[in-house]
This record gives sequence, structure tokens and C-alpha cells, in this order.
Amino acid sequence: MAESGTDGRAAQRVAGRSGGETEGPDRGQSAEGDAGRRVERADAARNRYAVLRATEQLLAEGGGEHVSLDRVAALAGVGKGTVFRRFGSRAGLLQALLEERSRDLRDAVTNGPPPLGPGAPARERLLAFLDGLGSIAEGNAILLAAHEQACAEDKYDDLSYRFWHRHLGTLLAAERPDLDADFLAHAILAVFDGALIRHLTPPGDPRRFTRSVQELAMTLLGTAAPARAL
Amino acid sequence: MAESGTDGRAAQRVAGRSGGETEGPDRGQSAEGDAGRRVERADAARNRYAVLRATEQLLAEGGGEHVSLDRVAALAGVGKGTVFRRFGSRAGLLQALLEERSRDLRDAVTNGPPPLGPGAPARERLLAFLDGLGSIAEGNAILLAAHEQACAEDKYDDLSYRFWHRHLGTLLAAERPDLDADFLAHAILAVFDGALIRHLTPPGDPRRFTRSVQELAMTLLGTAAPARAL
DNA sequence: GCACCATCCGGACCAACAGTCCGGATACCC
DNA sequence: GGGTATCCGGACTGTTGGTCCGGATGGTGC
Repeated sequence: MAESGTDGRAAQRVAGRSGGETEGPDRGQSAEGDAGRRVERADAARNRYAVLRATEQLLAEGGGEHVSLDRVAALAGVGKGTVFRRFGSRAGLLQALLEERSRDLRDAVTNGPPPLGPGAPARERLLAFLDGLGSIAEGNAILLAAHEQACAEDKYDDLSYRFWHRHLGTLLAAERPDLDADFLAHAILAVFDGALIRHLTPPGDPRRFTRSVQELAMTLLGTAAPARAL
Repeated sequence: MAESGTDGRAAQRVAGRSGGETEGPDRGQSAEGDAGRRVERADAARNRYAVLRATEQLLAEGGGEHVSLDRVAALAGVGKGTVFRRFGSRAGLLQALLEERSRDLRDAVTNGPPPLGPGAPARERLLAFLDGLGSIAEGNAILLAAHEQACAEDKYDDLSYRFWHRHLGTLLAAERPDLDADFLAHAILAVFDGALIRHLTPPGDPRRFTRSVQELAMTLLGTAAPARAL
């Protein structure tokens, strides 16, 4: 950076979590200053919702490159400034979308029932987790690629990434304390690359990537190959 | 070469040709030629050199984002059109630089003496190869990151990538025919991510990434006896 | 119902970028 | 030295991510 007045600082400003579930905007705005809890204005929530929907629509119909913020704003029927005020940057927007799509898995991993949630043996939790994450990745390869592109260097500081990484590392360490679980967790996550997923997913077998990742993990753990039904 | 001593060990262990490499890939563009081998004009060769050196200088002093083609052209003392005529695109420029820096390893792997070249057991060749590739990656993390950024989707069609992938896959398959060597090769290469390398390399231990990758590979192969102390 | 003010909106605006083009310069060959 | 294919330079274009601020809007207290 250091080129001119335009540094990427705005990107860090990324406004709070995107709220909406599948249906309609909701109010939320966690904000940081909890004391001055400001409820998000109705039009703001509406716009955020519209922007997210527009983003996924563009993502679906064109490639990841096709999603410029001008287009997003236009399709959402809002001004460009609005997009930036909500999401801080292109990376923030994509990240919000990604987070929205992985929130369920995150919750399930934290509080849900086994085998995803706590309670099951590490190996089974691992397989379940990779199944879930793989499913999300397979369904959002384009979004993933665009996000990686936009995030660039900051990817590894990202909160979502760190959550997945910690979870994965914990499970690996539980099963194989002798290995470098931290690095292996990075290695497994490195495979979740949008472009690679697209490269490896044949038309007829949408779950192949996930199976490969699971197999990779089992090999790392020194598999006894539990015959599981996928 | 002859500029920054970026890749240390690999450059030593690999018998290298001196820096006077004549030309990189001519990046398609003009030379759909055939037998009519066109000799590059002297000024053209001079300029390509200047551009490459300017690129690495900018890469060294600023971040990867700092390398805009305008700046490269300016620093090289050539026009912008020249850069594009030589390298086709930003991605092409970075790739040429990357290729220049990994050519020695490539040759050593193909024709060199064991353990890098043919002749040694697959496991040892694998370790040597990862050592070499890791060395290059550690010394060029910024360049790597910039290249990934620029390549985006096309990364997996890249000739260099495919060469590394095939080599890795072959070695893995030789040692463990029961595994999905193709996927595992992708997985190992996925770890060679510029940003990740920077994230994982502590100031005091520049070779840690390589060691981790080697360990990963050994774990995959089901190491019982490490072929050498890591 | 009204008025007030924080909050938010819109889109004009900006700098920077990758990539194109073509008149003019130049190296090479004879 | 002359001729020509090749190459050079940098002005030019179209698009992008990101900023800014006058003006509109929603929420709230009355």
C-alpha cells in the first residue's frame, strides 16, 4: 500500500454481521460499542439485504469477475456508497455472503448434536465437519474464488478462517497428538480453493471433492478406513 | 539471477546455469511461427531484461500490490506497451519471473543427478523435490502471492503448475499406489500459497515451512522411518 | 400529527489499473 | 548505405474499487 490516500483501511471497517436468514432483512447491528446500542434503521437493513441478494445473483449468472460493485449496486437498486457503507469493501461484501452461508455449519459445530457437534469421537467429528465444509465449498466455489481474490493477504487473519482452522486443528490434535496439527489444519484448508474445487469437480460427481478431502484427512490420521456411507 | 540471493539452498544444491539465460517463454503472442525461428532483436532482449529486473526490484521493495505495470515500465525505462508485448499481461510477467527462478529446479528434476533427478527412491526424490520447491517458495512468497492473485482461475492450467503436479503425483503414486496421488499432489501444491507461507514463516526460522511440508508428505506416505532427520 | 436530528442514501467523482494502438524510431540484412 | 520487418513509447480507453457530501428519510419525543 502506501500509494496514495486510498489505502485499504476501509476494509477493516466492515460493518457488522449480515443479519438476514433466508427470509427478508432483519434488524441487528451488533456494532462494537455495545453501550450505545444503535438499532439499524429499517431502510439500512432493507438495503443490506438487497445488496446481498444482488451479489449472489450476479455471482450465479456471471463469473466471479463479473461481480463489480457498480453492478451489485445497480442490481440492488441502491447507490454505490450504500454498498461500501454496509460492507466496507469488496472483500467485506463477499465475506459477509460467505459467512451467511456457513453460519449454520458453524453453529452446528459449536452447539449442535454429534457427530458435528461435541460428543462424538474426533475422527467422526472430523469427517462430519469436512463433509459440511466441503458441501459449502462445492456449492460456492465461485464465491470462494472471488473472496480469495479480494482478500489476498488478509485471508489468514479472517475470523471465519481462524474458526475453521482452530476447529480442524483441535480435532486433528485429539486424534494424532504427535503430528503438527496446526500446520496440517492449514494444509487441509488450503485445499478449499475455489479454483481448485472447480478444477476437480467433474460434471457428474459434485461430491467428489469432499470425498477426496475426507480421504486425505483419513490418510493423515493413519486410516483404518471406516467404511462409511456417503 | 545474480540479484538478491532469494533462494539459497536450492540454488546451491541445484547445478545452475549462470544468469545469462537467453529468453523466457515468448508468451505466445507474436511467435505462432514455426520453423522460421525469429531471432529476437537486441533491443528487445535488453528491454525484457530491464523489465524483469525492474519487476523484481519493485517486488522486493514494495508489496506484491505495489507492482503495477505502469511502475514496472517506468522503472525499467521502457514504455508500457513494451511490457505487454513481451509478457502479454501482468500474469505473464509474474509467471516469467517465477519460471526464471524455478528453471534450475525443473531441470534438475528432469535431468539432474539423484536424489532430485531420476535414480533415487521415490521417497528420497520427493523429499529433495519438496526441499527445492520449498526453498524457492520461501524466497519468493511475495512473488508467489502476486502471481496467484493475477492468475486467478487459470492457475491450474499453467504449464509450470502442471509440471510440478505431474512430478509430485508420479512420486506419490510410486510410493503409495493405493492412494489418490493426483488429488494429493494438488493438496500438497495448494499449501504453496504465498500468503500462507508468509503467515507460517517466523522471522528466525526461514526453513520451517519446508520442513512442515516434508513432514506432511511423509505423513501421507505413512512414514515409519523418516528417511532422514528432519 | 409534527418537528427535529441522527442516520443513511445516491451517484458524481477520483485515482489507479490492465490492456490497446499506431506513428515513428531502430536494428538487422544485404 | 539503403530497405524493411520489427520494435518502441506513451497517449488513450474502459473499468474498477473506493470516497465524498448535499440532500432525503426514518425514528422518536412530544
